[in-house]
Amino acid sequence: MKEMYPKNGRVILHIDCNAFFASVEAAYCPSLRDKPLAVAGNPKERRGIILTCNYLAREKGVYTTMSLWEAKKKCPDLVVRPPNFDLYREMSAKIFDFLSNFSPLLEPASIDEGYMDITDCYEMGTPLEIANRIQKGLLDTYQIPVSIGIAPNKFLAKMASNMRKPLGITVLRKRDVPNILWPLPVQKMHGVGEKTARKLHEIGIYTIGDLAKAQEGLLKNTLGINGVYLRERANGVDHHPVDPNAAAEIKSIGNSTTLPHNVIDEQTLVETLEKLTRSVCERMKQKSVVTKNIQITIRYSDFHTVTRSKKLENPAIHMKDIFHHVVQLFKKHWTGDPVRLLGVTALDVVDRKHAVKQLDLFSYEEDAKREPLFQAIEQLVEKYGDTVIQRGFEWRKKR
DNA sequence: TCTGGGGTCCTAGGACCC
DNA sequence: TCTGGGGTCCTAGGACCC
Repeated sequence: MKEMYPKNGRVILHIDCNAFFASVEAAYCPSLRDKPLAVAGNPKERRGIILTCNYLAREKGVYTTMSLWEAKKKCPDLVVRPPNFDLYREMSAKIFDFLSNFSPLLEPASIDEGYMDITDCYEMGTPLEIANRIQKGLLDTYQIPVSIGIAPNKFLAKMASNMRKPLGITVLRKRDVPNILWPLPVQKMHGVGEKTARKLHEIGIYTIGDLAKAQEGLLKNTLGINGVYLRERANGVDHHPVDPNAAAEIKSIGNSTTLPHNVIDEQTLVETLEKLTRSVCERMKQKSVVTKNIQITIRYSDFHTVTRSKKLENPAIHMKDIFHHVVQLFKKHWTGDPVRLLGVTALDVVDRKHAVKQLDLFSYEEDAKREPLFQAIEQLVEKYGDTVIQRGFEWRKKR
């Protein structure tokens, strides 16, 4: 159906949960609500940094990434909870479920934030009314406070949600950009981190306004193509659509762990890799994906970190196949020096069905005829493992 | 008394092929 | 006594984000 009138722009919301992990803890344990609260790992296992903290703790000077002992010094009555990621993922799913009632154009950006395109939701009210309803609904139903940005694109919506926390709603129009964004230091911009900020400072760019007005060639020389994109955004321009499928297409699944002590014993390291691999495989099964590229991460005691990866001939999902590659990579590349952290990541993951189709064995059959074959293959793969089955098909193909 | 764990995207160099 | 150029794949690392 054709639009009745021309669209003069989009309406994008960015919804950002405030102090998410701490909010979830307090939602399940109301007595925590009026206490300074932080979520942090166990310092004895060298995981003692603040993952997040509520606003009472922030008032005392506690912030994310601060070490726990430092946080306790600033705020002696700080209540500390260990992280419970399963609980956070569960709450996150409920929140996105709730949000999907407002618009199908919903893109989760991380566990605690997402974008929503409500351009065509005018029947539900003005953008401000919709934002208010979302904010109140999430607070009443799940005790999760959120900040919301309302803007004509994703970048401005993200900048807007950041302006009032907690429980803020901020409208940022394109015409507000010179007054509101341009005076801000350039590192406040989403996409400009420490390194980029330093490079920008070197060419005399200190504010978002400086960036917006900078010469394109200069930015290209300093930051490559990314510099050009950043300048566009500094001018309030961002054409990226809200893509509901973006998060559904996972690219990698990994687990890593900092060891309680630096380890030099090979057997201990291999056992750790086995645990990590098992966890990655379980998550792959849950998501029904296979991997075509295995990566390990080794962080040495001096914090020097290396990654080593290997493309696979055949997509893999089974523990024994993947672990084999993990151990090979580790034995080939470990220097023998004490290790602080190990990681295992499945890169280039694709849907299992898709991977089976890639074998391209039945390219002359119709889809409907192929389906039972795919199912049969799935069952065989389940029983015997990917490599064996695929070798079998290659052999058959040759005949 | 140091510095977590989960991701995405981009770049650059070497191998290899034509 | 000279030694191309383009394209693709693989690998490693850097930057950024929450």
